[in-house]
Amino acid sequence: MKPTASRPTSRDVARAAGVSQASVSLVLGGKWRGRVSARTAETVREAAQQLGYRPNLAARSLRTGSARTAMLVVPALTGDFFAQVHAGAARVAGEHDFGVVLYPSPEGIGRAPDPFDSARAALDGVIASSMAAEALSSLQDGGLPLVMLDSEPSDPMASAVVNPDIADGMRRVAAHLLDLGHRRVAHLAADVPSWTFRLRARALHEALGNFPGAELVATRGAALSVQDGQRAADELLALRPVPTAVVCDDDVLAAGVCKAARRAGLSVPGDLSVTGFDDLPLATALEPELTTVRLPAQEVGAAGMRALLAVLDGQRPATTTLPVALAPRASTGPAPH
Amino acid sequence: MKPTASRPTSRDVARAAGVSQASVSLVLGGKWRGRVSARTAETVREAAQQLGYRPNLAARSLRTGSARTAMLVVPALTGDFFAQVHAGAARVAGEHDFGVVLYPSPEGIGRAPDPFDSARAALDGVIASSMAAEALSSLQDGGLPLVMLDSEPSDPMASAVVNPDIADGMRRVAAHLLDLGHRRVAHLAADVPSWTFRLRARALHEALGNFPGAELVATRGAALSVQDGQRAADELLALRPVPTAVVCDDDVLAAGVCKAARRAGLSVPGDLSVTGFDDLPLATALEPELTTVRLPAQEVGAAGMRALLAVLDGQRPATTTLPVALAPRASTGPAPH
DNA sequence: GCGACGACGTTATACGTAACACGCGAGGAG
DNA sequence: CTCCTCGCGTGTTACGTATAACGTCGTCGC
Repeated sequence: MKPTASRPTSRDVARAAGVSQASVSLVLGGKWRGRVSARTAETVREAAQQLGYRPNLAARSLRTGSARTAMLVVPALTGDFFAQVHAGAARVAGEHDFGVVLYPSPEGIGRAPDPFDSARAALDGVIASSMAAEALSSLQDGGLPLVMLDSEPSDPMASAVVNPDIADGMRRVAAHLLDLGHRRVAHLAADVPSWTFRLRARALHEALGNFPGAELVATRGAALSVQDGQRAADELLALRPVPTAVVCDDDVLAAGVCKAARRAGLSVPGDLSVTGFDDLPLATALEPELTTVRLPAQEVGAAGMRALLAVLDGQRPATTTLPVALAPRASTGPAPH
Repeated sequence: MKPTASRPTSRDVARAAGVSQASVSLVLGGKWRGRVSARTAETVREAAQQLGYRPNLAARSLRTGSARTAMLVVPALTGDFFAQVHAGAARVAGEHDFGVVLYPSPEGIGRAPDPFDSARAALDGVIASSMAAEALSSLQDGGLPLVMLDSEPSDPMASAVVNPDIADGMRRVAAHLLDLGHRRVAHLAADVPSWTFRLRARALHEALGNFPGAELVATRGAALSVQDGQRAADELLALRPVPTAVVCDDDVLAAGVCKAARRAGLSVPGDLSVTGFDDLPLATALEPELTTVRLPAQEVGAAGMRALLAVLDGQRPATTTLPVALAPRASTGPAPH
């Protein structure tokens, strides 16, 4: 048999139900109030069910100009965070008869011919997380609504912005460490040109600067890998006097710091407190478990999808900020001395 | 202005180039040899470039019945593995003017109305990794080609199968431990009803059974999380005499074993050797770094996409098996005594 | 010098759906 | 009795593309 078994069309359903194709479209589209009798509508639905009819999305999309599909652009598939974001977006989308396709941004894939090209025409909008602006430039002329996640609120490209309250998260980290008596703190920053990391750095600087006696003794940048984090941490731990705490932009970097500390003969949290960010599964796999900041990943995705639906509806949604929480665990303790 | 800035159609290009729409379609479709002069073809291409023309995929798909898009169904977005699989698939797809959309399987998302429904009509085929068969059942009547990854080779649903050589990986793990003198080995299995995990168990049993003096002293199952792995490991480490090595179906489970060992006062690898599987980023974040099996994730995705293209081309590709490698690290050492 | 053929284009059509613009009774108002 | 309205459906069209079927020249073989 042929691989493509031809599927029933709305015309087939119409024939089976003894009505016209137009009526089938009205009934199945849910807009039959006052146009088709309840009895007929029921007959149509039964016939459709019987035949296992599914509308041809290409045809619908061609006719309406809308694909009822959003694209979620993420910087990488790795880690649990964007899985959660996608889950949230997919949930809200499902509630509105919308689909979501996932697109890892180009740098994640090897060489990919402009990934938007292949899908742009079939899309209603894009939800993109903080990432290199270059990957988004090809969207500008597409005229597609764009919702940005975890990004500069006043971004001119974005139709809407949804942010977890990054600054507040970093302030909580700082307060937690200050409470424990830490005064000499180092910062291990993610060496990624993204708004969210710039904000993390600024919030930490401010929080420590506003506290009399506290000092940010050093900052190092590192790529988002355990190995790079470890290398940068080696430098931080070589400082004299050694900092009593290292604040990291990400859990992965914190894992690197823990390794470096152990190699340097420092115990965590006895000699050195370490904090992460994002609360990846990694955070509880390490020993000691990482003190970190939990972002509402599901809610970010869901709010992003809601914002996109609002934009498509002609509204102009305000920037949304979602609360975050500190997850205090075993990698932080009282400052030595 | 309206959110939907209307895009140029092939008719617009035709008008701009002073030819008919049909010629535009021929030229841009690359089938103009002997039908259109080189001069005219060039004119058309220039006009298209000028207007920034992109074909409407919905219309093309409606006309041809093919969407040039494959769907990759993965059990979860978490972890680095499926990111690699996707990257490989996307690379091969790009080389053939094909697109790939990613679909996390339903259990990953909350409650999602059959995810295939929303996309089925716009797809040419599906690539699915080992997962609950239930999620795939709705594909059966769709008549779509289905390529399975890391799954039962004789699966009747599958048009083709691509597997990393799981059994060989597990045999290498066993050989590595036997080389180090281990004889009393425990197995921490993933409590997931998937072919790949059944195969891992069987390969381990056989490898140990074939070696005189070696013994598989216990098996426990656990869900794929650090916490569950740790709980199951507690039971394994309570055995007397205690095993000298624990083989895990996954790196995440191995992380749980490491935590349990430390709490039980056992040093890794001094008192206990631990092995993982899959070589997730987690494996090198832990201390000691995990001995594990590296799967050719990129190649699995690429081979899957090639198989799908072959099926669409009318061929019947054979089952593909890809080689794996042992990554010996610090979590394994000579057996005590 | 005539038929045929090849190179170059065009006209016309179909894909499956959504929705506009009608038709057609029946019943109520004037 | 006539006209309007309203409930219930149907005929028809358009979306943008790919391609089969069909001209229309100029050229070449005989």
